[in-house]
Amino acid sequence: MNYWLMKSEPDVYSWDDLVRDKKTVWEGVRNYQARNNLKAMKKGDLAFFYHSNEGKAIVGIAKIVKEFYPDPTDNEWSVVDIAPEKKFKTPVTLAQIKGDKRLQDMALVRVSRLSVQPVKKEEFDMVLALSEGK
DNA sequence: GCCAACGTTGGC
DNA sequence: GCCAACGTTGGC
Repeated sequence: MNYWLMKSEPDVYSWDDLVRDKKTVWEGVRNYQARNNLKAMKKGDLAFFYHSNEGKAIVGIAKIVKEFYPDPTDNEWSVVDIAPEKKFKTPVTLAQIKGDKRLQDMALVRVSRLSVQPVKKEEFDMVLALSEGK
């Protein structure tokens, strides 16, 4: 099982949109590194859902429900399907993550521009604990 | 709105 | 293959 983090601007597509839609096609990735991460995703993997710009926080966990396939609008790129898995009781903000010594190696801190990032299991567990106020 | 940190493009 | 110019992302 692998863990990921996917960014979305809530103005464009928010966690609530995902909940409303039940599942969605994660499209629009136009960065090779992000695409490689999409291709490495397996069905059942979990991904943090991060709101960039407005919010700047991880708000929940999505599940990969369909592995990568060609972007219907542009065959050169890839998409995956995701569905909501769990909403965080309290969002974990970027400021919280940046303020936690144990999370300084997260791609979110180190390669902030990457829109689809791998997350280590320890990091995943720690952020999850933070969301539960631990 | 500004700017740092990239990624991409194109001239040489 | 290098690098300047430009575009984009995203935090502040």
